[in-house]
Amino acid sequence: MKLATFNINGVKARAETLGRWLEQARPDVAVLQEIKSVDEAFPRALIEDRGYHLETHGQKGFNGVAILSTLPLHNVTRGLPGDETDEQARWIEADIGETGLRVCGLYLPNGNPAPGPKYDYKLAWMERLKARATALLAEERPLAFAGDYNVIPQPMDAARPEAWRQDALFLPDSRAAFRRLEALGLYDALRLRRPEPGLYSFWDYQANARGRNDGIRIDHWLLSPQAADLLLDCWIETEPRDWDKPSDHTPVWVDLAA
DNA sequence: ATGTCACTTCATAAGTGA
Repeated sequence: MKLATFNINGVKARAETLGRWLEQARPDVAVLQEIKSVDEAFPRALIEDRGYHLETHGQKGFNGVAILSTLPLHNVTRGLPGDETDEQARWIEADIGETGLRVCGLYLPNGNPAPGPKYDYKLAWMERLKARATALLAEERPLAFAGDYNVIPQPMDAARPEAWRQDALFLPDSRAAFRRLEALGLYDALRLRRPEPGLYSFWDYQANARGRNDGIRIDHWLLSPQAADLLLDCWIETEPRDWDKPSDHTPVWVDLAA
């Protein structure tokens, strides 16, 4: 079963790209971030006409996540627990058919500028993510936490790490919080299969970053031990970043024996 | 420092967020 995470940077602006990608790549499951749409305005037919079940969690203008699957989606949860006052749409969970796998789709706060209230929100959100992961891990089942983490885990995950030293995506506190997720027993799926440097999932629209391969790896799959045992492969699909009207991110895939 | 893109608004240019 092949699953992808894709920050599409606007589901309405990306309709043609997304339709093409679904037809060519045919993921069994995909989590989307930055849909930038309320649920009522989501182009559902774009997904459903291609044979997918769809659950969305959007808001007006920015943020917003979704999950689509060829198998039915059960027990859907919207919003990251831990703060009832948080109105930002960044989290959705669902069980995938009868596979036993639960997928959590996330769009972690960017956090810039740092320091400041946006960075405080990022770190608090990561603490809530850790709490949610801890609760789910107690179930000792296959879990996949996938999405745009807005964290560069290691210097090798950036073409120019020195350019990110002061950025919320690479500050020590951000990386430490990511490391604490791994310390719970979660596995960075890409690094289980691809140890080499130079693997990126995001290239800025500006300054020809894609052409210069000035990228960073910020879209990740974190797997519970039970899911890591099912991992066949993990890779980054770079081609969609070079299509017309691309997102600034590109899909990251896992293949699970589920 | 700049660049680029999507989306929003007491809209048609300027802001926010990334």
